[in-house]
Amino acid sequence: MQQSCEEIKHIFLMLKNIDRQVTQNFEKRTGISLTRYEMLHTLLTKGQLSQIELQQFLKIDQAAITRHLKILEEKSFVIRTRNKQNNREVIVQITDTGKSVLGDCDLDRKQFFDEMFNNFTDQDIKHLQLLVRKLKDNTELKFI
Amino acid sequence: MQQSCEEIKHIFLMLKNIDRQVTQNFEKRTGISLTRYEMLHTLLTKGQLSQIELQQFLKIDQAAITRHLKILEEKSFVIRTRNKQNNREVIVQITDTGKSVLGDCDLDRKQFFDEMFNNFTDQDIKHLQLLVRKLKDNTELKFI
DNA sequence: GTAATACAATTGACTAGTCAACTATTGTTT
DNA sequence: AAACAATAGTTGACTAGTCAATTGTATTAC
Repeated sequence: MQQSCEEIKHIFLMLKNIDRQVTQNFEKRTGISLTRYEMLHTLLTKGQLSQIELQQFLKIDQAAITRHLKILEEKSFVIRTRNKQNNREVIVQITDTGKSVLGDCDLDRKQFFDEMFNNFTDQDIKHLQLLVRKLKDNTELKFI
Repeated sequence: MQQSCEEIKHIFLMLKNIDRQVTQNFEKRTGISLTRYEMLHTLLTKGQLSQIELQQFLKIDQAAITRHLKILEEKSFVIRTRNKQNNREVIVQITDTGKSVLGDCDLDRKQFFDEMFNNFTDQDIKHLQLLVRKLKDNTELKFI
């Protein structure tokens, strides 16, 4: 590892821009924010969850979770109820409306990501996945 | 390109988290935000620039540029003066204080990025750089 | 069984970005 | 020369995240 520090910084600056672009355009295309999409998707595949559990999957701040859920609840995409066994917890469930919204944006979502990676080979994607995962593991270990 | 869309989405979600972590911890470590560091660094290497030119290098919104410069100016890291040849433009210059701040955080910056990539081979980094650049080019072409 | 502690969620104040509306200056048309 | 358009910067209102303080509930210790 003797790569120049400048180049590494440059990689991060590019990542920053990519993240912004993707986040912004995912919502424009599908009509739902990437984070809220992921919340619904998580609730669909994992079933009902407490907010803490959602937070652990999404890895964003609790406060952000609360606020996103408020929006999703207003649109009737999720239902929130206190856990009778433990009144501290809020149990979050996706509604049928929520499920159909997920289904609706499915095509757009696929197209979006396909276009984004249309000039990538399967090898490229595998590689990228591997490297990004490694980087993610580093950040998680470093910053605790 | 027949990778599952889920995996691609997952790559982006990881990128999101990495970006947040890096941004946050860069500032904790060096005492200056990554974006403002990059502004100073750009001014150091390219010389004095108008805000539009800075915006083109940094690729963030004009409004964000204005606000970051306000902070850097308050700390006397930059000086801003109207261009006499074209009074619409503001010419931004790094000060000696600014330069010394850049120098001061250099070691921290190097350590930070080195730690982040300590288990990456030179090959890995080259690869990552290549793939990220490709992705960046895609976003820039797609979203205009 | 009460006091202290821990936990889940919420709220407020903050940062960094976006877009859109505005101001001031410059350049162009006629 | 006056009107209009384009450009550079600023400001306000918004989004999505952060952290810290608060509230309410459950658990533990004595």
